[in-house]
Amino acid sequence: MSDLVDGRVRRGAESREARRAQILERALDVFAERGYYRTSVTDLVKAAGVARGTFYLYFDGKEALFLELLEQLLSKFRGNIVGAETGPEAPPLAEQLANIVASILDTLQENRSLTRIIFREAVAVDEAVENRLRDFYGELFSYIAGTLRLGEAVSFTRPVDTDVVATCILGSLRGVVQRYVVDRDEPLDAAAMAGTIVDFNLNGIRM
Amino acid sequence: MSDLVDGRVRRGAESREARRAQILERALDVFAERGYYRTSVTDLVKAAGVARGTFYLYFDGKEALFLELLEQLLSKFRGNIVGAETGPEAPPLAEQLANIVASILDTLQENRSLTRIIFREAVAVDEAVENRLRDFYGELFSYIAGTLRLGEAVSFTRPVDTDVVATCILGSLRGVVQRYVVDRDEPLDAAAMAGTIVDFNLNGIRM
Amino acid sequence: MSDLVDGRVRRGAESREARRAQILERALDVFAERGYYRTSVTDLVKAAGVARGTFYLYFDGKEALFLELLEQLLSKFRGNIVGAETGPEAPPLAEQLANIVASILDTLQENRSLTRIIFREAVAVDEAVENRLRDFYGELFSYIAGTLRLGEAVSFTRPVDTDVVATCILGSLRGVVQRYVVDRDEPLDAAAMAGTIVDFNLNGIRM
Amino acid sequence: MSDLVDGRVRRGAESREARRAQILERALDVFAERGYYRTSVTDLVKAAGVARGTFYLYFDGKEALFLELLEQLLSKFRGNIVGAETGPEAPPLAEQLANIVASILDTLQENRSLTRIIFREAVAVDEAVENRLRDFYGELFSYIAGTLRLGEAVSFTRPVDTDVVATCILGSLRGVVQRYVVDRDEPLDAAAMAGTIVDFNLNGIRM
DNA sequence: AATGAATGAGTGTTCATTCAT
DNA sequence: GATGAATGAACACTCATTCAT
Repeated sequence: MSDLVDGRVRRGAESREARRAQILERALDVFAERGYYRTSVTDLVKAAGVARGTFYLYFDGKEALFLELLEQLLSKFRGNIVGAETGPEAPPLAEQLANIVASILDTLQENRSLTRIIFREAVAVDEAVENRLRDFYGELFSYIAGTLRLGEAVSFTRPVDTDVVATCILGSLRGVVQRYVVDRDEPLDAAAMAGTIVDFNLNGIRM
Repeated sequence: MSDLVDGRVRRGAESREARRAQILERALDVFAERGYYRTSVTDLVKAAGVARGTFYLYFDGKEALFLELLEQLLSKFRGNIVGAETGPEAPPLAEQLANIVASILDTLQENRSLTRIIFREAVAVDEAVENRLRDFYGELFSYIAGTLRLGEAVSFTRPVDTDVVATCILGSLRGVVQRYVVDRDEPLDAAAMAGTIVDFNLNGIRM
Repeated sequence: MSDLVDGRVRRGAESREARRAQILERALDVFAERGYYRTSVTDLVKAAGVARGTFYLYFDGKEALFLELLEQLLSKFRGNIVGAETGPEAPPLAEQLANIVASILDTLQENRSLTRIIFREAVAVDEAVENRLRDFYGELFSYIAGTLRLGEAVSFTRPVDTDVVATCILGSLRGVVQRYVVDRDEPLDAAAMAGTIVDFNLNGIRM
Repeated sequence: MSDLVDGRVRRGAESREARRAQILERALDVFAERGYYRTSVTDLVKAAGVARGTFYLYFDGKEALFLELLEQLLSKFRGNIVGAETGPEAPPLAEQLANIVASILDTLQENRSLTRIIFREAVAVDEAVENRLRDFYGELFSYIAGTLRLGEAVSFTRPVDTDVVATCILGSLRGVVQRYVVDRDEPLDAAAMAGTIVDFNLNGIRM
């Protein structure tokens, strides 16, 4: 606290964007550790090492900052979701799918705090957050359901109740993230795990 | 003052447990509708029709009541989880599994408020709640993983990474509950849906 | 409150009103001394000797309490405004008017704090307060203007620009209140002053 | 960044006084529109087009600036207050008075913003402002009372309670300004209104 | 001289909990 | 046991002022 006066000098050199990023980054850890509701603006400004007023210079408030954190992870997520190639010389579909899933898992474990926040806290925050997440999972669901219908059309998958099965697939992914990214701290072998997940989803467990 | 005595007599006739149950039941709906953090003790006592002080006569506080509600659903859950029969004259395993899943889905949709609370709010409440839920899902996970190992032993299922696959199966169940019980209000055809879920988990989607 | 049968509730309601009145009364002095904007809720609760929360048990907030204080004085004011009698055996009009004015001056000096608040602070508080006061002065203006027209009809007063003259009369009253009630602390001889005021308004200063 | 240098050079050419005047002038409109307490320093610097720090280079703060604005109007006021001539060839006194009043009304409607500030906000600002205004009205009062005594000496006016009557006259003027300058936006016919006011104050309303 | 990011004491308000009745 | 008025620490947020650049 005694270096608060020094702070101005040191901080003067940083850009506005850097400061925003700094507050966001510290907030990320606090939210991940304490949860949205138990995190006060006081916690946030203490963690960021800025005055209360400074916080409001950069964000409209606690909720606005949280929403920004949410959007940040969602867009990182989205970057990983790419369609599989279907050309004649494309790699085997199972391999492609495993790569996509592995890449998603890697993104998430690289952003463990954000992932934790979204899996653990986001649902309960408020309607805005809840709607934003519901929309996101809706997109994901549509992507999976569409892929299922495509697979059926090209006779790669068998006919299934698309809605329920897409829900199961999405759920199995969420389950893996919950267990290996959110609930644990150890790094995961994304490639191996992705292989198992895709294999399970394609072939089930029947001998 | 004489009215007071009457009041006391009337209430004295009610059992302490009945009063507790009444407060719990009303709290259930309020939590399901407004969420844990947005529900105030005022909401709770209004819904229960008791005075603020009375509330604290029966519960240590908002969180303690919530924990009790949580335990209540978890034990209802547990009642549905029964092992499959493996005797020579037992019905086909797929059919048995479908029945178990259908029964779980039915219990959950009969307790939609409780289910919503647990799926939407519980994670964010506090560490006690979080640990309690983690333990519960841990039990569920162990049950599924154990069943998988058993299936493999009797050559019903093929050898898989038990941990990851159990996580996927649990995830697919949670996904279905989230989509069809928590996020929607319509009643679901538990039997049909259970069939699809079991079929998916056993056979995957590959043609 | 249908549970008035409960003695405690009834008594509680009585003390409730007393408590409200206590907070209002203390607030009156604080507002009169410090002004609306320089008075904080902290000042108010300290003066009333209650906890911050208690304040909000009785009032929606600082502004709501202020509006109530305002209404209180306005209705005391209104009680003093009575029409003059015009019957054949009625006392001389000048005497009647002097009595009305004297009575208004007495009411105001008996409620000096309230009067000070309204004359010194109310205009600047906010739009709600400003509108409320404007309406009140509007009523007063209409009363005076109507009386002027009546006086003209019965040939008691000479024809004048009713609007401007009513404005002057109202202004001369406000001026007197400002000088002798708001700006000073000494008690005033309401009867003598009222006589002078009415004489001035009726006859002007011309020899 | 190079524009900054230009800006500084350009501004360097402006005189310190011009800059002060510019800030004052813009502040005038903002205060008139939003009121003293609801006007923030942010509003002031935005309206003036200067940086926050610059504002404090020219004024000790919000209140100091407001006091200066107040002085500005008061001295404009004072310019209009001239004694009536009493020489043998002087125009009729009523005519002279009407001219003075008309001139005051014109000054005020030409400075509506300032007038509004003083009538609507100034009283509530703080003790310094309140005292300043009280002094001003005191001067005005003394001028009127002195004139009354003079009129009495030359047998133009009849003997009255100088204090109370001067208060009434001042009040009737304030009332007119409040109604026709502060509360309304339309231009007023100062000459006609001044005639009515003077006529009322000289002759009252009695037939 | 001019800037504007930073400050933190201050605001009005909420709410889980207590306790005298 | 039952009550609900009272509590006060905590909350999110504001804004006049400062000061390193």
